[in-house]
Amino acid sequence: MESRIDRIKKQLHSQKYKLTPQREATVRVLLENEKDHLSAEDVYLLVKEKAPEIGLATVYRTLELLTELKVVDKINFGDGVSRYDLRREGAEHFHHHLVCIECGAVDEIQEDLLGDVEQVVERDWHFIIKDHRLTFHGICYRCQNKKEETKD
Amino acid sequence: MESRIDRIKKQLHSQKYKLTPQREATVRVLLENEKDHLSAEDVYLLVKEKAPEIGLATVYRTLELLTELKVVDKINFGDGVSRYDLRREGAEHFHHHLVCIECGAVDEIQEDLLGDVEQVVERDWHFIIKDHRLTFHGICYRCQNKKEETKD
DNA sequence: GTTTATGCAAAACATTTGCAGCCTT
DNA sequence: AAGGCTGCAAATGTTTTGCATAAAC
Repeated sequence: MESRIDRIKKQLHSQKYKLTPQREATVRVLLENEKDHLSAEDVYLLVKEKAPEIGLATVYRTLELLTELKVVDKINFGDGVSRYDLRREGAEHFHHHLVCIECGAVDEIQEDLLGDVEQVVERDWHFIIKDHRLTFHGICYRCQNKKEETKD
Repeated sequence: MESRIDRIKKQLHSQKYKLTPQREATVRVLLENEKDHLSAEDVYLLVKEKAPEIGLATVYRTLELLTELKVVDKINFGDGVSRYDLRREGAEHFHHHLVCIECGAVDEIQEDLLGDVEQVVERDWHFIIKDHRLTFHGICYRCQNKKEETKD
């Protein structure tokens, strides 16, 4: 049975890139932390646990490569760092994010909420959409509950 | 009659901030380039034409202040710089952007496209939305026409 | 006069690049 | 031997900070 790593390996090979041990370690970290939104530094520190000799520049180069191959998406929530988010396999569109302004948590919405909106934009603005970024900033349900508790 | 600057001045005063000449020059540059998406450096160079003695740090501090007051929105299109975009007065929500991947042009959509989507998110994800960021990446109508011309 | 804001230079970060050495073929 | 890939260190580019001075209240 073919694993996710195998498929990424094939994707690399099809573009004449190799899945080196460093690249594999980096991809594994991303797979193991699929729910998180790691910065390059975060990835570096986690990869170092498996492959202590790796350099930060290699992690940057790998993340750039994976972005190019659309294995990951590079996102930016407005703090000074880029974050790297694994794309769902076969996902037509990049998923959306809910960023909590109280606690900083980032949740994901996998559903495609923009189907109708994109039709309107393509028709009314004559813009051919290739990708999108949608992030909501607000208060997550956990922080709403925290407030309920302290209210009385 | 009250001008836009006057209203921003009042907003500053209400939070115990002053509208210094440097801040005023910065705000004027933003007003005069409302359609653009200027980086801090861009703003700095334009402000220098009016107030040559201003320092880059002051521009950064002013832009930070205006972001805090929600006079401008700090946005990031994925190149390494933050851009500052004047909020429409009285606009309930931040407007949306169309970024062309061919020529880099950034167009704005003032219409609120997300009304329905936000209702769904608030209901189904129990998330209280305070703000949003929506950017489409694709090909603008100008670049589509350029291609038409070269086609034959 | 005390606070607030400024300009400058230095510092802090995130990211990129140059390059010599290392694998893999 | 040639190519791609790596690690390190240096360079780059953006944004922030410290501090002494200047302006505003």
